[in-house]
Amino acid sequence: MDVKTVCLGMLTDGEATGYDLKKQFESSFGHFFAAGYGSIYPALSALAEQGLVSCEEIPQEGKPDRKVYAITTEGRQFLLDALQNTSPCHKVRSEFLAMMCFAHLMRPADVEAVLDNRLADIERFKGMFDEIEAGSMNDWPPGMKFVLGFGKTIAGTMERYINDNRYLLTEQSEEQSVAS
Amino acid sequence: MDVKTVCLGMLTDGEATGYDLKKQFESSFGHFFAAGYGSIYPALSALAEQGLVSCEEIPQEGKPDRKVYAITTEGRQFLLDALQNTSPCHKVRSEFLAMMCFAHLMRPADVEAVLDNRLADIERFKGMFDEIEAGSMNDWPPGMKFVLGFGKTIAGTMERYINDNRYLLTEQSEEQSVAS
DNA sequence: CCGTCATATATCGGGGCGATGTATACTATC
DNA sequence: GATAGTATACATCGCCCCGATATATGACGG
Repeated sequence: MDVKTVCLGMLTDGEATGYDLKKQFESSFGHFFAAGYGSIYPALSALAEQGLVSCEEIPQEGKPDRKVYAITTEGRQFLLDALQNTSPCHKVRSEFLAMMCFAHLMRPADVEAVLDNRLADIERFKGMFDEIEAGSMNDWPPGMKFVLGFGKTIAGTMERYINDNRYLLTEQSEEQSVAS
Repeated sequence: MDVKTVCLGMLTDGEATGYDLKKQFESSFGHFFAAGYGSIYPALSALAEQGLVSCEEIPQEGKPDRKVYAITTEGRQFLLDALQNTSPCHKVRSEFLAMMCFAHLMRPADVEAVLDNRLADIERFKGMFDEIEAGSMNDWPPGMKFVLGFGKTIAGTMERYINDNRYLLTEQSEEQSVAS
């Protein structure tokens, strides 16, 4: 389940350009599987080289050729094989949590700012989820609904946890400074 | 807040070898910020080159020298500066969720297996959290308690969400196969 | 006696991320 | 009407990181 495989999966919904896929990563996959041009374009090139996708180059005036990719029969088989790995990982890389481990070394005002920024980020995600739900969700595969609900639930929990427990990082800092 | 900075932060608790830091990554930081030898050793070398840590080489018979690292005054200042970035990121990279987006292309039995494996992983994390809590938590900085609580809360929410919503991926698949 | 774990180091290749660059055309804003 | 921004569309480069692997030895258990 690397970027290549996810691109392949996205192409089961129909042909697309690298630019199209980037938009899909941003709008619906971004919150749990990000990918930029630096990952997508090389991935599509490699998939084409392996014969897992076909590439139709449509010339454009003044602009670079539009490269429309479509999944091939071999690509479909490759994807089905990849989907048989029953131990996909789920990793978190949080500079936020790492930083909070060292909150006692930070200025209280900075700790507050970090927490507020995180809450703002979560709010942005919730807005994104609502936008997705406002669209046509009926023709979605069931997995998409599961994943969207997952994101919404975790976002809500994170928000609540931060609000309910930020006193651990802030009030306690003040107590320490009072005690010293 | 890259691996280098986190190592620097860990060294504020006292001197340590790369091996020691790896153990700390595994036991307490692993669930939100993983790092292997391939990240830690180069990070420590770079920190030493920059003068942010000192390195005492203790010869050992038959074994490679034990390199004990300690944070320097410049290192402490560098860390404090790094901790003033009030927009640390929090990223998820989930092959699990990516895979579930394509659940409709998977064999129902494989979907079940993936969900069960994820639940088992979460259970392992919860065991880890309990082990940490069983240790001496009193001398911990408040941030550690916040981060541990965060991990426990999210793990619980994930577990509940998967159990409550797996029917979206499984029953519905059966309905589809009945309908076809 | 053998396997495996713990201690302790280090490197290598592949992968991915963010930033940047190149072009053009349309659309706001002032 | 000029200027700035946004959208389309491609591509690459360097840095960082992750997993796997290699090396060496002593201890402990089956």
